[in-house]
Amino acid sequence: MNNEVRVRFAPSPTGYLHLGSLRTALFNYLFARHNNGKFILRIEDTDQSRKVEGAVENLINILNEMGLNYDEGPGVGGELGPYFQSERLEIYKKYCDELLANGHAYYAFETAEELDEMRKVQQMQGKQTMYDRRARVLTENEVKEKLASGIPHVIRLKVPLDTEIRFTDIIRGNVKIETNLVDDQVLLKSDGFPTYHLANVIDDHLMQITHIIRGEEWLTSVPKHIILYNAFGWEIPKMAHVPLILNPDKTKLSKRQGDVATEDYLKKGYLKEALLNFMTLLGWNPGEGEEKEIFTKAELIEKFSIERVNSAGAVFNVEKLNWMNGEYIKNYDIDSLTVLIIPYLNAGGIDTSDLIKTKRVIFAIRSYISKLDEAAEQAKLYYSDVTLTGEHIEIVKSETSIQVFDALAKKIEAITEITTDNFKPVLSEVQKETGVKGKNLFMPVRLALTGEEHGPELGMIAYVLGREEVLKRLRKLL
RNA sequence: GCUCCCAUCGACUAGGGGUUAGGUCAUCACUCUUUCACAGUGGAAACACGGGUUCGAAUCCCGUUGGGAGCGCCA
Repeated sequence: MNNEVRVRFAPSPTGYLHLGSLRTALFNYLFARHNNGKFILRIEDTDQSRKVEGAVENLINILNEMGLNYDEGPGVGGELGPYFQSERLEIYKKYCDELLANGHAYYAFETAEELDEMRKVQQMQGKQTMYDRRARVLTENEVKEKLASGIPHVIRLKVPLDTEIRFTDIIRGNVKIETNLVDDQVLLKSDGFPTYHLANVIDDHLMQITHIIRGEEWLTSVPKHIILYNAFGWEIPKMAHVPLILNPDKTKLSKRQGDVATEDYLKKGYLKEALLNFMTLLGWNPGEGEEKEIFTKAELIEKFSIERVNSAGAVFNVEKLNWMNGEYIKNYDIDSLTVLIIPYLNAGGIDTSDLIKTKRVIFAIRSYISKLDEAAEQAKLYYSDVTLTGEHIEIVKSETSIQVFDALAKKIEAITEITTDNFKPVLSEVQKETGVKGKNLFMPVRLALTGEEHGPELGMIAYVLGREEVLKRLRKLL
């Protein structure tokens, strides 16, 4: 039981689930499931100024929708809660006092303006911008006085000087940094809320997290965390900093260059299975000569290992996602796919009350679309009336075309039902009878049935339209 | 600017001292379909550079260059 793997996804509720966060959550989830461990959701809502209404609910919804269900966290409970950091303020306060008492932290009283000024000077001198630790020299009495007079204050980490911090990251190997370059990070803000660094370390320890799997952007703050673990005398969890997801120009994936919210992709008609599959393969792969690209969730869980996560960032390539999504659509269970597509057809103004027809249409269009939101456009020709323009009218009105339509209509009247493969033989017979062949035969029929020069094969179109509709469209031109 | 991280086709990646450097997306050609797609076949396409170590380096080491991230009382 004590060796149980416990990982967490610890987002701050910004109102949507960023694709980068989705992948971090995904890796945590896969790692937990692979190891029969626990996947915990913790909400990092310590920034009062960035509160967003409904953000937490939205986050939980998306996580559930994506099938990344967690074992402990908001809504499902757990022994080591609460799982909202805003409800754990007392805990942070207590541990911060401990740090103060042991000399690992100290009070500081600078204003935001003073700190800005300090950084400006450092920048000009070509130094790393960081707190100059000036409040360290305050005497006990000076501190007492300032506290008594009610000057706003923060509590900062007292970084041990002139030494270095080394740690091993599962993905990156050994990393080291001199402590003189580590900032005396603010631990407790003047509003009494903890910063990420304090809350994160305390919660990970208290929630018995064994592996911290998070984005690469946290790598440089690991030394601060290690100093904290050491100050508390706690065991340091294993760490894995996963590479970033990049824009095509290799910068960190950002809103400015396209959609970054998971819900946007869902809305556009990417299947969650495809999205999961694709995101997992961004920065990870099963290796060992595996040449498959499509994996079920169960397969991913079985094969996933954090050691095989790449160390370099990965560009988010929508084209490959499109391809993969198309693969999923082509192979999806037709009934399930129908349920998923109907809303998109309705949104495109298509009446789906005839379920039999709807299913036929979906069967016909599934290999033509890579996203669900393309469905209505592809389905249109099976619903709307045919309107011909310009030279199409001439083609349809030509003498041979009329002969073809007439012969074809008669043949169809003689059969009871059009199937996916009895339409072509009928056309062949028409060809024999009328002597019209090639483009002169097929194009008029195509135009008569769809009004378009291009489209699916005629047999499929005729099957989906059905006998009555085909006859109707032919007769209209006679 | 400073610190840290990273480096195989355009993109995602496999490989990890001796390989014709493999696969997928995209791209190109051909085939199929008398349409467009789908599908199939084939092609073009990469080890950033320079030094070492070694009989041998894309692979190990160092450096250079390039890219990224971090440097908040945000997370």
